[in-house]
Amino acid sequence: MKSSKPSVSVKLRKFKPADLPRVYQVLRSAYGHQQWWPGETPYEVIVGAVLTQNTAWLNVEKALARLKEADALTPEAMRPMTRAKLAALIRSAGYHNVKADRLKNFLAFFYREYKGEIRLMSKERGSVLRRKLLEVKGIGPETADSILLYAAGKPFFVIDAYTRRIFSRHGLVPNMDSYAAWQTLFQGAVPSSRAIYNDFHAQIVNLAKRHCRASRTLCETCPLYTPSF
DNA sequence: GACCAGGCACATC
DNA sequence: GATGTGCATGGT
Repeated sequence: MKSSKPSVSVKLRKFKPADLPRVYQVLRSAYGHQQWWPGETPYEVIVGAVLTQNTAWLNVEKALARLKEADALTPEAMRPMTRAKLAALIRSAGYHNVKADRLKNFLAFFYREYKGEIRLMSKERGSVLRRKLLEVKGIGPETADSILLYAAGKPFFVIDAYTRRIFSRHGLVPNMDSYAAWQTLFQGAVPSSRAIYNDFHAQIVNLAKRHCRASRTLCETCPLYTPSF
């Protein structure tokens, strides 16, 4: 039988939750600290978290660049903008009308609760901030956790499509399990640390982009495959 | 030209 | 509670 895909001669390693700290160490040794999230300010991180919903990061970067060019990448500048103007600037990230509304919804919340100041938002207890973020229309669990971890510095593990893809492939959890189930598993297995959750998630994204795109098979050199693991 | 990408809300059963 | 659908652009 003919196949265009390269054969994989190494064995796929199956992980248990207790392996996760070691998985992080292996990735960190292989690739170094990732210095994440790509964003110059916490507010840029928040905007990026909304714009990347079901969207390739490359297209998000274009939208962020346009916002920056327009000096609109601060809460003060973005808040008075019309929905139409904002949507036009973020067009390249896709779903621009939906995402313009979501950014507006976040801004309304951000000013109502925290006067538009990251410093005040970061003082909020993590569990309380998470509950409040999830009440904002357009902020779901992944976006909320990205904001919590990367903008507010709270130890919440971000479960994204890459995390599910890689670790379900490695037999950790069935891919269809809920977001909460995945997060409970990771947070139970990995010590609660803002710094570790930050870089572990970054390592997962890095790994996925190198090796685990749905349509690619480059797994021979992946550090999570035996015997390199 | 088809398929995919770091979700989410909403309708329906 | 589970499943399906709309939202939209740009790269491969």
